[in-house]
Amino acid sequence: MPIEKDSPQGRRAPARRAGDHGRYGRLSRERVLATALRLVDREGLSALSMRRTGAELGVEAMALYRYAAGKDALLDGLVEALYAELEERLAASPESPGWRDELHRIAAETYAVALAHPNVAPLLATRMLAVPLARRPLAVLRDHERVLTVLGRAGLDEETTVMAFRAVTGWLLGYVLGDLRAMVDNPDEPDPAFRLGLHRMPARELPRLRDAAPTLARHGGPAGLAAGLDALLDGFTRGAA
Amino acid sequence: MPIEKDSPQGRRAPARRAGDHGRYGRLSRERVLATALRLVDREGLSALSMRRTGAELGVEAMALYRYAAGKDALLDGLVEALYAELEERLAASPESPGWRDELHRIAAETYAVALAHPNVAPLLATRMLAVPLARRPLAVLRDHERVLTVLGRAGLDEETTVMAFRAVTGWLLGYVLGDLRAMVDNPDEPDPAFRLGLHRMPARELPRLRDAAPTLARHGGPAGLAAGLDALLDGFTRGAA
DNA sequence: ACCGTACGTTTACGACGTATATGTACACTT
DNA sequence: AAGTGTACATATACGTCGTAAACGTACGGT
Repeated sequence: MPIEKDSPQGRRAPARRAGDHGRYGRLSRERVLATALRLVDREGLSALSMRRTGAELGVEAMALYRYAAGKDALLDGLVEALYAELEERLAASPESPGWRDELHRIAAETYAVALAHPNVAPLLATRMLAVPLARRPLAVLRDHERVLTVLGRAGLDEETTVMAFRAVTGWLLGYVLGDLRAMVDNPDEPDPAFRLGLHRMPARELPRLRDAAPTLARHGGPAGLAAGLDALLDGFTRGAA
Repeated sequence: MPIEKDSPQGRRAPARRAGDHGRYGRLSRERVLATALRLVDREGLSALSMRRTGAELGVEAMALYRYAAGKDALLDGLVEALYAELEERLAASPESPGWRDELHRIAAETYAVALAHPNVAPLLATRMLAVPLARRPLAVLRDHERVLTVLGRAGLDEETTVMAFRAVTGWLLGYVLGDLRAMVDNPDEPDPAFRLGLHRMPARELPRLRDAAPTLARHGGPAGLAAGLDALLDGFTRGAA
């Protein structure tokens, strides 16, 4: 905070005062969430604070409390924003006729959204799953509804459908989280062993891992996601059919 | 902090002073991690701070920095502790002869460890996966080595093995994170609809989810984990065999 | 008897989340 | 046109956090 603190003789040209609702227009939940999302995308989760988000908006931290009940709610809002983006994407391309293709479409778009906001993805594990089902943001519930509905087209009984639902969402989350961050230590090093930081690894005791590391360090990408998804779906539909 | 702050006339019976290495014996990395783990198990991740962990040990916060480079390192240490526990458990029961059974054993023990420390589990997503492969704690690398080795017994080629490795670990993580926390809103309410908080849900727009919610709110448990695992393994081995 | 070093404390700083109180401008009434 | 309620943002303050830097004390080796 500089010196011009709104001194009594004050009102230097653009010095905001109480009630002056910001020079950048009014706040809104959307503006707050979008700003927080940009901040996290740019500088990571640990850079997100009420104070910094407020500063980004040209506003004091306490002003945000009208649009998010607290920091936890702000984090939940980021999850919400991600699912809103997913819904947009899904609405942009046509629904596939086959249930299996449709699940692949959903998975691929989810992967794409997470890839676009890698710093936010961990919140899916820490925040979204920690909230009881019925309290999750509407966009999340609509996603669940969509997956359940598509799975219903496969003609499974209720019990198996729920199993498959859990399997698909669990797989999706696990894969996305694992695949998102490069497992690479130093991206600029040309020698693969050094690039992966393998010289730090007691390779003698971990021969299998040493051999697999280069392959492992490559992203599985959407292809790996789809392969696992197919494996899962095969497993559940064969048991039922 | 009470009044007795080591006043000059001081040395009331057990008043610790600089250099008095604590009344509870020396510190060690194991003691620090174990204390932090207990604290998190008892009061949750957000209760973990250097200061509180220190207090729990009868020591100032700064004393911990000799055993963990900072709070981040402390969190990583918790992951390490979890995998150490997993290794103990795996060593306690005999290895299965069949590769498939052995994978089930690993999965089940991993699930059990996570269940024993539900508050720590999110760290597997946020901390462990964020660290480049080669920098992960040794216990984690040994776990990866073990899974890769067991998968090798299935006779898959290198590419497929890595795929399957990713699938298994992803599935494990996703399932554990999703299944750990009850999806229940208010556990004491007898009416299922209220217990699940379904009255908060716009049920009209989410009919499929409303029907599935009771089943969904029940834990899948180890059985669900195993079912998905088998489905995955079937998918990968059939493609190769 | 001396000293280096391992171990823990003290002090301090800036950032954080948020409870509480306060101020201002605009939409309404009348 | 004057008055008023309320929506919106600020101001101030408190306790907690992570951690850098400097300091003290005890102990093993000489």
